[in-house]
Amino acid sequence: MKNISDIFNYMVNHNNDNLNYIFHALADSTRREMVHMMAQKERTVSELAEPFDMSLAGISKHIKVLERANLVERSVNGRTHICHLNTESLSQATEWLRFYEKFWSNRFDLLESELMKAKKKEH
Amino acid sequence: MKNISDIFNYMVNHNNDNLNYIFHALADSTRREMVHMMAQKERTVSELAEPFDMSLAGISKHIKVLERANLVERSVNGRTHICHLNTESLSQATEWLRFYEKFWSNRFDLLESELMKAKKKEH
DNA sequence: TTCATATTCAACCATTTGGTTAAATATAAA
DNA sequence: TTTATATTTAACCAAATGGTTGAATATGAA
Repeated sequence: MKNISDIFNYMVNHNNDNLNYIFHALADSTRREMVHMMAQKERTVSELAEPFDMSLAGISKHIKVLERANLVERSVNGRTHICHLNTESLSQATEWLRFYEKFWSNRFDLLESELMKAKKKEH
Repeated sequence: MKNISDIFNYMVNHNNDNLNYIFHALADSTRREMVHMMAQKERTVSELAEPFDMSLAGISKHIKVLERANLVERSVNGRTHICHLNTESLSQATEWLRFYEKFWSNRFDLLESELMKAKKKEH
């Protein structure tokens, strides 16, 4: 890490990896369901496992994927681990999506106003 | 497809698959960059390929992933294919994220107001 | 018709993913 | 100490992913 441009590159790449992890984590119904559960209240690993027909080892892996994406944080309390959402990562993904949504709808607005102009000229 | 509950299941699963595809499509930097390019204007396949050090066959596959997610539509014009964004799918993902963001921040509001109440009682 | 351009398809390959089972770890309860 | 509970780790496996190359397809230009 030598100069400002290295730092910039680090930031961009870091952000990119983050988005890769976040979107990847959310691309799975089981994990989205887990997010849904944690949105209501924090959950232990076994609570998270309960609705699914899956081994605890499998569940453990899913949680790890959510953690890698920074979507979930864990506090160890004795032998039980308590998982809770970290919405900062959710916002990061929303920001990305919202940006392109807006970008695109602006294009439509532009198109519409161009059509209006064209229509006016006709008369 | 026999009754209303079948239809409902179809809708939920369809929606679920959709989200799987959308989030999966966005979990890749190359594809996100392509979305970025198409947000500015529609692009041919070779235009989309230009910034990347990747075979056209590879690019073609990436576009297919975006199409499966309904993020991109293609109109064939002679021998060139023109790709443009379909923001409906982007919105679908944003909606999902926004919902859980909101859900969570509401929890914080609730917590805050409970703390307020508690504080009031102290006096 | 022949040649060039734009794109996809098919076959292949290494890596990642999403799951399993069996064993290990750490803590709590008897 | 022994036993039960909560969870992870390791090793494994089939399927999916992200890429390649080489051949096929379809259209446009000469």
